[in-house]
Amino acid sequence: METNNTDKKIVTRFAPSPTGFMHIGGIRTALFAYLWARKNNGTFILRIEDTDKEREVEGSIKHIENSLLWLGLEWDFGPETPGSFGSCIQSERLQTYMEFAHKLIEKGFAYPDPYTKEEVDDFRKKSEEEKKAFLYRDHRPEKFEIWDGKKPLRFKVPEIKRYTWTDAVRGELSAGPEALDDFILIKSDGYPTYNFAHIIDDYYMGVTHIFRADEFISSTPRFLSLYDALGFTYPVFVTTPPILRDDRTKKLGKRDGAKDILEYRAEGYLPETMSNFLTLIGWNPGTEKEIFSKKELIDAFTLDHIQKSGGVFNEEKLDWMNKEHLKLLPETERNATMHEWLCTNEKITQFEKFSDTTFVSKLYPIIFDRISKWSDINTLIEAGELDYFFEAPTLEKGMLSVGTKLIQDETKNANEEIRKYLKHIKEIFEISPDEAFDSAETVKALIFDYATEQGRGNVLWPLRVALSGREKSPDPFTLVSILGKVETISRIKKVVEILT
RNA sequence: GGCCUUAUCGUCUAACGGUUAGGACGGAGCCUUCUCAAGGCUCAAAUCCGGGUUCGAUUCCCGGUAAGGUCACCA
Repeated sequence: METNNTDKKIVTRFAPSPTGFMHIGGIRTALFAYLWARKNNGTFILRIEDTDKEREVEGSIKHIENSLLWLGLEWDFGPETPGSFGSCIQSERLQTYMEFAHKLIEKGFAYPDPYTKEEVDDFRKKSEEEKKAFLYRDHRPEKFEIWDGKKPLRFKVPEIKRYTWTDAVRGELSAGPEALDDFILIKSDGYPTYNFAHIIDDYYMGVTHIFRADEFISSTPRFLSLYDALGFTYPVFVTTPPILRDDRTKKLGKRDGAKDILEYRAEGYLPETMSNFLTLIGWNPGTEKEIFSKKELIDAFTLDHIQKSGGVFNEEKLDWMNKEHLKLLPETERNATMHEWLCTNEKITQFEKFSDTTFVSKLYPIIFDRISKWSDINTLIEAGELDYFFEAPTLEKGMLSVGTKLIQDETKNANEEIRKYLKHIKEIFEISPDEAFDSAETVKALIFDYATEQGRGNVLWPLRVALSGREKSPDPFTLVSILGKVETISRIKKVVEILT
């Protein structure tokens, strides 16, 4: 195998803790890390940071995996696929952390915390009262005890100084010495803290680019001091901008309405839409292209076009984008999915005519034009927008007038006129061959001249209402072509009788 | 409160010292049309404020302001 020293293989990771579902913020960070790895033919690792056993939520790992897989973010190493570096689950790597903990103790960079939790809390309280920032290192013991593994192990910051580092997105960042403190490496339960474990793992796993949200900027000096103590070289930091709540007052979090990414699947958004949309919050291609396949995203993705400032997740634009992706789907796939969704709807499946799949398939184009995500099909059905295809609308005398324009029931004259138009149309239909009802175009050819002659609105509106019973519906030609000759004539006949 | 970060139409964003500040979503209007949907066209809409630097600042610097983040034996 040939390796080029100047081109180190790009390794990125996504490292969630298994404390519940994935929301869009987390997924977006994962997405960027994934795109960068794939763009560079690198490696993408899914690492589970389960060092807080109290917060752990049963089944989260599976849920996280399903979320990533739905979006097509497949990983090279993960919970079920360890690498040469070992497991990707932190609770299975305790040995490694312990090893490094002892190395730090040997070097004099770690010591057991002699205080109880209560004592530390008191220190903290006191600092707060004095309106001073609390720093544990102000209370650092003079002499370090031998660590028995039962007390928390703290990091002794090697050098108190201002740290300056470079972020691939934010450029040069820095923080003063007050950002540095003797943080805990190993908790009293024997598990490492995030601060410690992630650095060891990133080193071990050869992670070259750390993608993470901006909340970690302020703790970066701590990480850097730990890298220094361990003699590790720094990886590239890539800070992703926050996704904000609609009102922009807060970063979007689980408690602020951030949805489980899989809810978007349940609502019938396409995974391509989600990855496209999420990537475009906080990143831009530098061109005016907006609709991207996953592959196109991989090709186009660059670090220098990642946005610094936070953005709001706009569901209206998401809907628009989903529609655009829906349009890119092959018709057969589109229709198959539509049929699946129809089949799970309790109302529409009740109609006897629903069993006629040939008939139902005629509705696909109509439905497709009216939805932006699959669950809109249910909305359509619940609003009664499809009922009249399956059964004749209940039109009775007195019910015929909606607003002022439906079928006038107010004056005898108007009724008479409408009856005349409908009767004429009915007669045309009756003498027309079955083939003439096959398409909207051929239906149009049958009656359009007559409608134009009499005033299109005068003729077509009553016809459409006679067939649909609705103020709003597809055009009458389409309706006729879907309902067919027999049903059409029957519905017209019924209205003609009412008008008599 | 300390520290850190950010700031272009309502929203996502482009413009990396010189543009009538561009695109998209949403909105309004028009066209198509019997209505709706879809489609096409048009319009309205922004550089947080104040100082510098410069021939020239959205862009660089400083100061405000506002917003976000962070100060755990959480990640």
